[in-house]
Amino acid sequence: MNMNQYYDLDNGKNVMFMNDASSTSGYSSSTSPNSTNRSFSPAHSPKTMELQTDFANLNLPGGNSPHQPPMANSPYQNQLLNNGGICQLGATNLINSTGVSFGVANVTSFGNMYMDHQYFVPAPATVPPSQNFGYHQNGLASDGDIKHVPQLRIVEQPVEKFRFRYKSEMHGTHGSLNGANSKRTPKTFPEVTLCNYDGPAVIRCSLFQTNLDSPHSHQLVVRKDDRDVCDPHDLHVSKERGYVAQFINMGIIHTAKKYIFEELCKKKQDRLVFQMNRRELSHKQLQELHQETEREAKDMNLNQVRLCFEAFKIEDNGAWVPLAPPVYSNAINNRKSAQTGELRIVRLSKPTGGVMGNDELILLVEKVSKKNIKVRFFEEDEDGETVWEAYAKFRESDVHHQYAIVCQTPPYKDKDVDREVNVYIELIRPSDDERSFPALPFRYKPRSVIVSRKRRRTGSSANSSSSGTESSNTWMP
Amino acid sequence: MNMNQYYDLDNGKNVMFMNDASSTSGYSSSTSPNSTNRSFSPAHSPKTMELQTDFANLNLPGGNSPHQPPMANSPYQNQLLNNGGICQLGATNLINSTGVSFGVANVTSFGNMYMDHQYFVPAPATVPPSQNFGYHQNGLASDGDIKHVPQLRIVEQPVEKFRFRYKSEMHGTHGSLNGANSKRTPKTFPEVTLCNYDGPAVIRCSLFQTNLDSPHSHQLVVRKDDRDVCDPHDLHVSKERGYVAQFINMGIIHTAKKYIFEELCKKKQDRLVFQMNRRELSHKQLQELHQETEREAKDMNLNQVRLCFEAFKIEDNGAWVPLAPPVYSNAINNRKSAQTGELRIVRLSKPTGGVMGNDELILLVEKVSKKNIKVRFFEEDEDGETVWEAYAKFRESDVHHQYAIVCQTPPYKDKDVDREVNVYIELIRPSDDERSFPALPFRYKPRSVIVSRKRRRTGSSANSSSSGTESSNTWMP
DNA sequence: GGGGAATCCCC
DNA sequence: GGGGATTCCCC
Repeated sequence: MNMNQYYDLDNGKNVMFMNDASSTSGYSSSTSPNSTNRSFSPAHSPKTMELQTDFANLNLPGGNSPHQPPMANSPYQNQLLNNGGICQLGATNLINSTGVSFGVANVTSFGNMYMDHQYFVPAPATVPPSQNFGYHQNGLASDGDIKHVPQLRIVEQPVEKFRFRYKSEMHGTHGSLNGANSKRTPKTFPEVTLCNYDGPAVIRCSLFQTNLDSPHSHQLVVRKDDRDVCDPHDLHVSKERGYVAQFINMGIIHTAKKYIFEELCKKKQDRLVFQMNRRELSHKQLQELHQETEREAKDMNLNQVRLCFEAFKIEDNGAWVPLAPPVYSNAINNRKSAQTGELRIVRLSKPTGGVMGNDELILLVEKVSKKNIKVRFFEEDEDGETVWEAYAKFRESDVHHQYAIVCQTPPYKDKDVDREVNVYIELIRPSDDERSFPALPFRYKPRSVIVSRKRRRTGSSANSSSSGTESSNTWMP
Repeated sequence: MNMNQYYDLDNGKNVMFMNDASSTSGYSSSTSPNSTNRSFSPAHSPKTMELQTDFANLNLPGGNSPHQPPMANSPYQNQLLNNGGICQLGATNLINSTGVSFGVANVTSFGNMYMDHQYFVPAPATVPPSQNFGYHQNGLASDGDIKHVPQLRIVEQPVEKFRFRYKSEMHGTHGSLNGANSKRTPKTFPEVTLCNYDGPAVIRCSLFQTNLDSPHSHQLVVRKDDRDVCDPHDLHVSKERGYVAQFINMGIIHTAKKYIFEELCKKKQDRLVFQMNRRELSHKQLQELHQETEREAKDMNLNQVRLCFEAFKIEDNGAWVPLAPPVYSNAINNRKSAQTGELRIVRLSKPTGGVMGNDELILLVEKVSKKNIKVRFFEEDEDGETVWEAYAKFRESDVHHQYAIVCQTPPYKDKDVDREVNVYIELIRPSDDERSFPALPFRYKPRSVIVSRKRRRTGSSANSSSSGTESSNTWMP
């Protein structure tokens, strides 16, 4: 029996509570003694045991948390409701909403407009309620009949790439999940707005798989009071507070393989219990859940997640009722993985090669997978149109420990050019068609026989001092 | 209470025994219920628990093993005595010993002689006892007085580099610890001979630290009957069997960091108990042992070990009495570590550079540590004498993820040479002065101004078609 | 924020 | 036998 506390952001003070439940998984925050999660608990290494204590301390017993549905086994009873607190900007009034419809083409550009102009307005202003939140549905032609249906819109997507951290890495600070348009200043964060609704509501953010409408085993955490609180994260919105929910200071914890099934099962079960608003699942339901979890866990993409946003109203009896269909963010890719990380050419062994190609070229690159990488040469005209492309030649064994590629340059399309040709080199990862950026410049040099012929004809010297190199001499057709 | 069995190589059959002791560490083979080791046991992850079961099954209860001293807590009561078994060549009769002293200068050459001529002799021959084992002491001048003292000699050193494997890697087969002179055929193995003794004896091999005469926390294992048996390993030798002990099929298990202290403590304690031939250690002794272990564990080199060979005779009362001072093998280095692994240049971005130096050169290399690596250029004369050396210039940040080095070539000593100069490039690891092998050839090219001067003077064309390159032209002093 | 060491997995 | 993925640690 331990005394624990949590910081109640609604009331702005610490709340003490008793806790005698043992945590079962590294991330579990369920404390119900009859939790069905218990049966999945694996043994833990000493280090893991230590760490999970951190999470266990976050547990809140049912009944202590305000505004929660009365479910003893609710997965969310232990979760902090954040509204206007220090760590998370719970509800920023949408000053930008002047009552006129923006009629913007898509969420992203709306997000940009919003941020560009109004993002740092400090305090909630008092906007006439009647003017607020008359949003159109994305300017689609068919939106007439759903014009006044409550709807969630993403106004700021999360960044596309982010390093997922293991639990063991969650000591220090490592930077949080910013918005796609975040800069040093202003920083942005994933952000949604609830449209066409004017009562109090809760906006929830949780981590989902990208291939299924199902939770992801990884954890979306928020650092709060020296603790990492797991998803889902709820923010209160209302007429007074505004209907924008900005999710600040989140991180993504990479669930270790041995816990994937367990964590996924727990999350799926929690959602099911919540949706059905009942205490326990039937044996049959549990069995199906297990089977489904097994299938999903087997080929879940561990290096890609997305955010799921949901909106609920809380009935007088405490029940949470969905207000709008969930919306999903763009994919967030694990920056650390060779399968999803940033592609980058750090250096070329030389900036030029002959038009005949087959020059050996070494590229120093950031981590790549030898089975999933190509080296593309391409030429653009003045308008940026691609007028030529070709791929360098190399085998898997020419990829040196993921960090260097030894390749042969492809021949240029025209072996008889009489001047240097400026082209570019980029990496391509076929699996997701990712490119390195920026493309690096490379110059094709004409054959020396062509250069001297031109010289004889025109009487001019080559316009490049370095034309007609040794190697060019050897590329006689 | 489980039934277990081990294969008794002395009797050539499986022996059943009861086992109700739980194993404490990943490698522990001690089963005594009052073992003091118990207090160090850490919790284990599920995976670890599984694996240690493998080891636990090897436990032999005291009293079941023949030829062992009567110590309930003996660390070696659970160890297989190997003589003439399938996996380990327990005792090869030393046919080569004709009774005359070889008087060889060192153990290694003796080892070579032995192997070259006699290694594959199939069956033990019956050599007149009186003629056997009259070895000299390494041919030292001062060896007269110890000529007939029993002595261990290493006749085949272990290989210098070997990949240490984690316990989790011990499924498949990964090649065993061969002798320094091992080839595809003939393979050799670490091997010692006991000289100046003609009774039955046991030769023991165990893993030691290189900086101290103390055991290493890593495990020297022998695969036997689908199990990895930990060190020490004992082989029986005698007049009939010969006095050569060849340790076949050994591997080195890299103890995970969290078990270093525990494993080291156990090994040290086992040795102490064995040496003192008593059941338990006093409280004071245990305390000292702990402190000493703590000190040793703190800065033990985890990437370097050596073999310790010892010889014992077994008294009629079962006591083991040392016959000769222990001898230690050369260091065995972990091939997988950047600190001790093989240095190798896989490729150069170009084979030539100008005499003025400062040409950018990329080396693709096997794993190096950026804080512990140098690139040495050197020139040898016809006799192989080094006539010039210099180091390439680069910063730590020029080492690309341990696998490539971007450096500037050093200037050649003579900026006015009028012909190409052939030199070599090698990597050097300062910490252990290790070199890459073989050194790669590199050619310095004369400045073009020198070449044309020579041409004018001598009327001859440069003897290299590629002298006077573009870049050479730019190295004007 | 990132590089690399330690550990584990698999071709 | 070896490369690389996974997990962890630390500058």
